[in-house]
Amino acid sequence: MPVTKRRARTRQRLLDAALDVFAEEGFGRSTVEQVCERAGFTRGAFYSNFSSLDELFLALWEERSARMLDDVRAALAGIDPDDPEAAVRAAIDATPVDDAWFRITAEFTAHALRNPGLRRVMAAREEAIRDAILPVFVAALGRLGRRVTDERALGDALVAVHDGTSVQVLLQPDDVAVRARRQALFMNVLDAYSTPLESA
Amino acid sequence: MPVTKRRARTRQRLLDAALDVFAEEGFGRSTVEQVCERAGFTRGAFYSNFSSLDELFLALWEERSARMLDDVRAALAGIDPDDPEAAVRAAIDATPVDDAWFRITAEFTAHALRNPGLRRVMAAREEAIRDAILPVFVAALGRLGRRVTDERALGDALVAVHDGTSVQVLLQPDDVAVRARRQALFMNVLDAYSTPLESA
DNA sequence: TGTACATCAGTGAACGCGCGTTCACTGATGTAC
DNA sequence: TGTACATCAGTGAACGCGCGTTCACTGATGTAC
Repeated sequence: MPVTKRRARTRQRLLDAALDVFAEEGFGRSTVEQVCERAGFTRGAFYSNFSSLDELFLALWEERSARMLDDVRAALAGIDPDDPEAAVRAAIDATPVDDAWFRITAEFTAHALRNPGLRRVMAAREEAIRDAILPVFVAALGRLGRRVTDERALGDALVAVHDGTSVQVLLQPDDVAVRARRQALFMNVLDAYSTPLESA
Repeated sequence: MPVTKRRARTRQRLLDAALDVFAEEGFGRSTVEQVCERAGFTRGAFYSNFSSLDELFLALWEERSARMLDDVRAALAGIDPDDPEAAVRAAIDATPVDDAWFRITAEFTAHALRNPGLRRVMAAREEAIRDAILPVFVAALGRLGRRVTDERALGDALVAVHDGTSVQVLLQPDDVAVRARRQALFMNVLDAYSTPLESA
């Protein structure tokens, strides 16, 4: 989409700088000036590439959430199918709890809830994440001799548990018990949304 | 704490105005000027009561989250103990999913994750919420003939599920299936963290 | 209850800065021959 | 491969506004007698 190589590099540097600035200052408190300074450009360069901070924020969120989705897919693809219990554990760990990204997502969520267009974008992305995660867990449970009763419900539940427990982990980053309870909750949910297969 | 009646009223009007402005614009994008205009004061009045928007934000969050906690306590206290299943359902509904408040909390969370002092304040409040909710569920489950195995874990799980599913409900406000899955997830969690009592 | 006075609380004007936004420009990149 | 030219992309200065912050002030509130 960008016309020249140079343009693509500039755009990317602005996006990378924005991630840092937004994470540190918060999106609302960030200025065009701060992003440009961090990226090493003048403000004119910004307006040559984006029409507003809002537009950049959306571009940033789309880029990073797509990348995160790819990371999860890759991590899940590399999981050993012969050890289903370890597989489930690895799958749960595949979505890392990233401080900076969490802060940005929290603000983007608040922002999206004020704007119908953004809300649809965000809902679609959540759906994509769910669809990427689900097959892995369904397969792993299958190898454990369990069948998922309601895939949609399990998908929503896993995403909700992930989001909800992330805050707890980040609020008490040094408390290993919090992380352990998070793991246990995931396991409980997987159990609740599946039943043992009839054996022949 | 405020010296005069007048002062208390002014303070309160500023807090109420801030809730509206923050919900509409986002905390980061809000200005002292906007809050004062909404409250019907000049900016001088603001600086006579708060030293910064950050200070007001903390005061606002503490006030509203304490009030919400009281509401939940009151709602839970009014629940009919003779119908445990309905009681659980009512308890789940007692924490309403409030659009404006959710947005503000999301931003406050992001903000708190950048500031150790705020982080401790927020962690303490989360703990208070958990401690308020827990006994109700423990009692209701008891009347259903079930014993909670790990109260702390159940408390964290309920809060996480509430937080995580709130986003889903708000992103798809008209989808009744989302709400239904939320209810079901709560039920599943209550089930997973309790066991039937030995009958005599 | 009424009056006089002291203190308190909000007013509104003033100052200045930071930043958004624009635009004529120059230097970089790409293309045609 | 080299050169000439056209277009593209980022520069940097300029403008102006909105807002944070301060402060001398006045009107409101509370208190003492």
